[in-house]
Amino acid sequence: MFSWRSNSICIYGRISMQLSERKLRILQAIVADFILSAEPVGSRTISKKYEMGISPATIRNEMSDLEELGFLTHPHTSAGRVPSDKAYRLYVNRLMERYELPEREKKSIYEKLTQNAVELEKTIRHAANLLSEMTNLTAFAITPKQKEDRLKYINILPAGENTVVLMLVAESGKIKNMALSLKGPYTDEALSLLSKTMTYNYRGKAISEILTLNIIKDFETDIEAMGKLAESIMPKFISTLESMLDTELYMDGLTNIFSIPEYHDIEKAKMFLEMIYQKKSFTDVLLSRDDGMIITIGTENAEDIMKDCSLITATYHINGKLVGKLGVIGPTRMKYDKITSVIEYVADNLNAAFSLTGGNEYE
Amino acid sequence: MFSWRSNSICIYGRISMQLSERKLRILQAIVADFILSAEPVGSRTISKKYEMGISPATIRNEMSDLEELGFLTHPHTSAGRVPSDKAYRLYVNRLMERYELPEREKKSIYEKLTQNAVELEKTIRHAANLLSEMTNLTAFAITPKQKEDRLKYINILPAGENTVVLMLVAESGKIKNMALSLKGPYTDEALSLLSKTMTYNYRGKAISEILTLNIIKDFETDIEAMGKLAESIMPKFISTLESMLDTELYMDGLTNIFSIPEYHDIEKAKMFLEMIYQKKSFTDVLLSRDDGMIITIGTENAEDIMKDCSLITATYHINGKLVGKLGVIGPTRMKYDKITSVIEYVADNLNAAFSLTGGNEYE
DNA sequence: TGTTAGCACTCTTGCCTGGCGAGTGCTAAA
DNA sequence: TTTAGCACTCGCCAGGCAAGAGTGCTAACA
Repeated sequence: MFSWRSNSICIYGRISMQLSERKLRILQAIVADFILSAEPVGSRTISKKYEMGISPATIRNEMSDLEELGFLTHPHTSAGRVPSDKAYRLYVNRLMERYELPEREKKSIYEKLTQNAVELEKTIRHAANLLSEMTNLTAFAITPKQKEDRLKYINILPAGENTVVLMLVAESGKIKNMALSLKGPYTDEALSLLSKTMTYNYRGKAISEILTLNIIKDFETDIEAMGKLAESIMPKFISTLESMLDTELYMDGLTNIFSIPEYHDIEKAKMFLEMIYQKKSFTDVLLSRDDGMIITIGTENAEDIMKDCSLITATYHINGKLVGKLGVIGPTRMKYDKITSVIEYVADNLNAAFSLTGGNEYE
Repeated sequence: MFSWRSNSICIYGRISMQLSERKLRILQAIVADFILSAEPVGSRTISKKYEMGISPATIRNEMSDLEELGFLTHPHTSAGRVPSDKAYRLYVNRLMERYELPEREKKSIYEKLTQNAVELEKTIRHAANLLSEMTNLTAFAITPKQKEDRLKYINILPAGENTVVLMLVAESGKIKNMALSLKGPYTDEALSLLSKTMTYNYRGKAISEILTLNIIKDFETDIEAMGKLAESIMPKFISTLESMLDTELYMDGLTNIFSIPEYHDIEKAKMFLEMIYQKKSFTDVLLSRDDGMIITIGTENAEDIMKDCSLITATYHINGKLVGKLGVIGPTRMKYDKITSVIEYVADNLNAAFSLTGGNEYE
C-alpha cells in the first residue's frame, strides 16, 4: 500500500532513476494509451500517436528493456505491450499529470453535497452517488467508525400500545432508532422519566465507554415501574449503541462494472459483484486502510479476488475529527488522474459541507 | 395477467380440453424437463425418462401438433423442443403439481420472520432475503402504499444546537425520521409545545388527508416563538409525510441472475440489473399489479425488458388491512411449483408475524 | 386408424486448416 | 546509437469436415 504523492516518491525514486527520461516517456505513453483503449499497445502506435521523434524499432528496443524490468507484459509474442501493476504504480506516483476538474463539475459536486447536509447518512449516500456518476466506476462510502463518538440525546417515545421507539443521537450526527415491543403497557410518564434518567447518566459519554458499563445493573434498583420498563429496554439500548459504532457502507454504480471490457467475462463480473455485496468483509478491507489518499493496484491488494482491481480510497473529516472513507473500485486500467481528482474533491467538500452545518451559514 | 388457481382454469379450460390427455402429459414432461435442464428436450428423452409407454416417433407426432398449437417452439430443425410462454401458462394453471414445502423450510421461514417483527421495514427486508435464498432468484418486497394509513405519533426532538429530529410513527408501524437544521437556536419548551400541538391537530388523521390541509397556515397565527419554529419545520413535516406514503422497495439476491444460463449474455444481465436498479419504475410495475398471487410469464409482461422474465408477486396483509407486495423475478424457465409455494408461505407468515405483534404473544 | 421402425435430412458443435494482419526480434547498415 | 528491413510468431477469422442429436417422412404393422 502506498499513498499518493508522499512516500511513493522515495520508494520509487531509485527505480525510476534507473530509467532514462525516454523510457519514462514511452512508459507514460503506453500506460496512458492502454488506459484509454484497453488494447495492447504496439511500438508503431506510440511512435506515431505520441510524436516521440523516434522510430518504432527504437521504441521496440526500449519496450524490450521495460519488459525485462517488469513494467510491461506481453500477452503473446506478436501482441502489443500491456502495463504491469508495477507500471501503473510508477505512473500513479510519478508520471501522470495532475488533472484539474472543470469548474462545472466542481460546482455540481459542491451543490449536491451541501444541499441538505444535515443527516450524515444521507450526505454520505450522495457522495457515493456522485463518485460513481463522475468516474463511471463502482463507488462506495462508509460512515465513520469512531469509538470516541459521544451520545448526545436519548429519547424513548411511545409508538403503540406496547411498542416504543428508542432513538439515539450522537455528536457526529448519527441518528439511530429502533422500535421495540414491551411485555406490557407503559405510561408516558415512565417513558419520559426513563429517558431523562438515561440522558442524565449517559449524555456526553463516549459510546464505547457506555458499552463497558454494566448498564442493566444500573437500572436494577430503581422505582419498580421504571425498573420493569428499563429491563425490557436496556438490551435494545445496548444493541442500538453497538450498531451506532458499526460503520455503514453505501455503494453506487454497481452496474458500471459491465461497461468495462475486463469484466465482460460473466464469471469475473459475478465474482466482483459478490465481493462487493459481502458488505461486511468489504467494509473490513476499507477500515484496515491507512488514512489519506490510498491507491492499491492489482496484486498490491491483499485479497485474492481484488488482484485485478484497483482500489482508491480517501478519508473525509467531520468537524476536523471523525473520519470516514470513500472511494472507488474498478479495473487496474482506470483513469487514475481524473479519478483521484474527483475523489479528492468530493472528500474535501464533504468536510466543508459539515463544517458549514456547524455554523449553519448556508441556509 | 392471470391469477393462480382461480380465473386461470376457466380461461384455459377450453384450450386444454382440446388437448388430449396424452398431449397434456407430454407437454407437462417437456416443461418439467426444460425447467430442470435448460436444454431443448427431444422426443427420445421424454419417451425414456418419463416412461410414457409410447415410442419417440409417436411423441414426435404429438410434439409436432403441440408446436402447431403454439405450445412449443423449435430453435432449429434438429434441436429438441422448447416450451413457449403459452406452455408455461398452461403448466402453471393446470399441469404443475402442488409443491409442499418441507417442514424444515417452513420452520426456518417462520422463525426468521417472527423474530423481531416490530419494525415493518426490517421485517420486509427479511422477507425479501428469505425469498431470494430459498428460490435462488432475485427477490423483492415493497412496503404498503396505503393512503388510509394514519399518523399516530409526532415528535420533534433536540439533536444539536440548531438541529432537531422530526419523528413520525404511523399506525401501520412505519417510522420515519428526518433531521433538519433551523435558522436559529430553539428552546426545549418550544419543541415540546410544538410537538404537542401537532400531535393534537393531526393524530389519528389519515396521512393523505393531512397533506390536503394548509398546514403552514395552521401554524401562522400562533405564539411567536413557536410560529418561527413551525415555519422552519412544516416544509420538512410535509415532505416526511409524503415519504411515508411512498412505498419502499427492498431487494435481495441480485447476483443470482448470473447462475441462470439465460443470463450468461453480459448485455442481458446488464439490462436486467439496470431495470431492477431503477427502483422507481420497478416499484410502479409492482404497484400496478392485482392483489393475490399473480404470475406473468414472458410476453405477458407489458414492459419490453421483461419479455423473457417471469414475475411472480403476492400480497401480504398487516392487521388484515394494509397490503404490500413481495415476489421474485427470474427467467421464464423457473420452478413455478416450488417458487409459488415459497412465496405463498412467506406472505402468509408475514401476516401472521404482524398479527402476533398486535397482541405481543410471542415475547 | 393409431403406432412404430427405419432412414434421410438438417442443424449444431467441435476441430482443424490456411490466410491475413499486427507486432515483435534480430541483424546489418547508416 | 539509431534505423530499415525482413523473417517469424501469434491471434483471429472463415471455411470445411465429421460426429452427434433430433427431427420429418414414409411405409409397414397391429
